Amino acid sequence: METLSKTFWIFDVNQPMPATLKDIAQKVGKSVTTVSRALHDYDDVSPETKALVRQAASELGYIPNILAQRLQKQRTDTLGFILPTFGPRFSDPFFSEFLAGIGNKATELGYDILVATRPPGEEELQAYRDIVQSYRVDGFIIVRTRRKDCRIQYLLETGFPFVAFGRTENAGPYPYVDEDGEYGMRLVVRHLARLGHRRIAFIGAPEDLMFAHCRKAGYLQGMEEAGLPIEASLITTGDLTQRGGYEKALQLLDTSPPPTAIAASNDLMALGAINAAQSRGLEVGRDIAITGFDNIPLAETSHPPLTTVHQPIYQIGHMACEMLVGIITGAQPHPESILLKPSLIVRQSCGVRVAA
Amino acid sequence: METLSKTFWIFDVNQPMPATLKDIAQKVGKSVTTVSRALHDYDDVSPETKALVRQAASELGYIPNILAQRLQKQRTDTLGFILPTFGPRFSDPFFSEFLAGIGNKATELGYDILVATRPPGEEELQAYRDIVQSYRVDGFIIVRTRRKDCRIQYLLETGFPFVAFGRTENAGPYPYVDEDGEYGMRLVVRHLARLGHRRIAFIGAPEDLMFAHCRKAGYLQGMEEAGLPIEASLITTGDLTQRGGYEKALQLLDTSPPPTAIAASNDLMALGAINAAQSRGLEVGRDIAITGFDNIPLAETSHPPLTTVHQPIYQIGHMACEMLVGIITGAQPHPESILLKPSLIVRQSCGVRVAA
DNA sequence: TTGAAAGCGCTAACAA
DNA sequence: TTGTTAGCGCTTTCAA
Repeated sequence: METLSKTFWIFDVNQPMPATLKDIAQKVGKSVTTVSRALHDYDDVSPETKALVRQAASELGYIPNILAQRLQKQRTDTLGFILPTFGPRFSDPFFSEFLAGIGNKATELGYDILVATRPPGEEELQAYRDIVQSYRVDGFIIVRTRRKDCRIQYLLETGFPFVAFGRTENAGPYPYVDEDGEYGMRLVVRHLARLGHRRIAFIGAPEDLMFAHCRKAGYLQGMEEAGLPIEASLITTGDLTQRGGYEKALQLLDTSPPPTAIAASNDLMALGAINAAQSRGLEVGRDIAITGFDNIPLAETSHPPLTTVHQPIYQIGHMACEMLVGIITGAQPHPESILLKPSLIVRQSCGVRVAA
Repeated sequence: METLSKTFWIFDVNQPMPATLKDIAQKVGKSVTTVSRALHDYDDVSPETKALVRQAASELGYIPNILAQRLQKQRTDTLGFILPTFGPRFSDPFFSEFLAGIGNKATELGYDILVATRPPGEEELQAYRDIVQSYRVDGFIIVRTRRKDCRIQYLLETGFPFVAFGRTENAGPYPYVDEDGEYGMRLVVRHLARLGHRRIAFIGAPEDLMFAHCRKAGYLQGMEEAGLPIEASLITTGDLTQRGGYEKALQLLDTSPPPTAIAASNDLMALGAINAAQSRGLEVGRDIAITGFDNIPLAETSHPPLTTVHQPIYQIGHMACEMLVGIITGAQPHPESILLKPSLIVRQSCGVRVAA
């Protein structure tokens, strides 16, 4: 611990008030109203007055007081984003990119992003309620939708604007952006089947998560399409972390006969599975095929590089943000929901054709 | 693309106004002032009135209008956090955890977090200026400090409250939380040297980043302490990504004789270096030692698990947030800056004693 | 083309 | 113990 003298830095918590409309009005000898309209470039202000006002405004370094504007307009120009987290030691490569996506678009459109983190559940829902009721944001972006999603239900009931990244099962239609995970996983299985794999294992995720459910459905469908039998012992559920993937993969490798391929529900688990296989002395891509889902940056540089399904997180954030702002402003009150078709990224971890 | 009928969901963008103080006042036949004071539990309101008011408030489902409170108080109850990002495809495992740290503490203290992302540079600084001048936050949390940090300089000049995660070189004292990276990297080098390594390579990071500078200084010091020669060919600079670590490690492995150990400036690069070594057929922990820095969750489950230096990101976020709120509220206008002593986490990637 | 006045919802100094 | 008045800074009728 280092100690600094207590008198070095001084924060003027009560800083000198900046110029207000009133100040400008005084300076140019006009009314506050006129100044306001001049600054907003209303038609009914004479060019001379406008010039005068603008001049004075810039001289005084005028910046509108957002707080006052917001009160007047009863808008916050802020979008809410509550991150579902599980415990403090959480780290999700997905979120930073998504946040950048919504954040950059929001900035472009003149919105701020209010971020909070909550463990899924009652506490989380309460946060939504609090924020809605105290008028702190104009709308929400929802992520990690659940099959029964109380957040969506609540917002729908309340009539509060939101856009979700992901679909759900228990609610009426609502605006969302999503990627077709079922389709994506079918692509994976089809690819593996074509390479000659017959014992394709699956590491899923908790199925209350909508995307996990979809991906699993895709696995089952893919197996059926390929005419492969579905074996309960080859289907497991992980917790989306690398560690979880590692553990589940070890389990799978212990079945006999072991699978020749493992399709994981996300990249992190796939990375864990790769480690597990390697720790058993297997060469991934030759002795066993392993695939992921998401195409996180790590997937590209893993050893071997991971075959996976691409999910354009950043762009999805962009779209969701744009849709939400459209709803809020009324410019696009009923945007069409978007379902993206994913594409397979083939790298080395799935190997090539397997000996028959 | 999926199309939904345009008439399903209805967002009441203009929702019915909720109860205000005025409504309560009317209902109980008191003045707005009295109601306000009753709700704030002032001493000078009779118990009967208080009870009456509270009753009415809950019946009406009263929720104070934050916007009005903020205007009146000229406080936003919001903390700003601008994440320096480099390009859209960015993913920082550090960031989500840090955000959870500040976010949870902020919630506890009744603050919101305003998040934005900007590429370091002029645009970023402008974002700070805008936010400060339009009174959108009460203070900032700064991360990824630079040796010459214009953000800190600006905020210091302006007298605007902030707390930084990290030190800097070009400014007077200011409140920060930091980890002693120099010390941490010395621990790493010392450990490697004790294991018998003499050719210890270093993958640094751009040295305008303060933490990168410190860690490199630690490397140099550590080498000196161990009586090892410093060779320019063994010192490289990566970009903090896994890919960067991968590429730099390949370079290092091409020197002759190659290093027997690689100390990376962060875990992501170390992970990349591990992959690089593996792609050359080396067994990490036996044929070569590789170490990281940060102890991100991935470090624990990599293959082999990564020897690294622990950095308690979540707690640092907590502390920074707490300090900042102390400054803003004036409860703790001059908190002591905190410099944490890191500890080495020895796992398998550094191996054990090397043959002499 | 301009200004006076009202109001967004809340808090606080002052008076009664 | 309570109410009156003023004001935070801005936008927006409405009238001149």
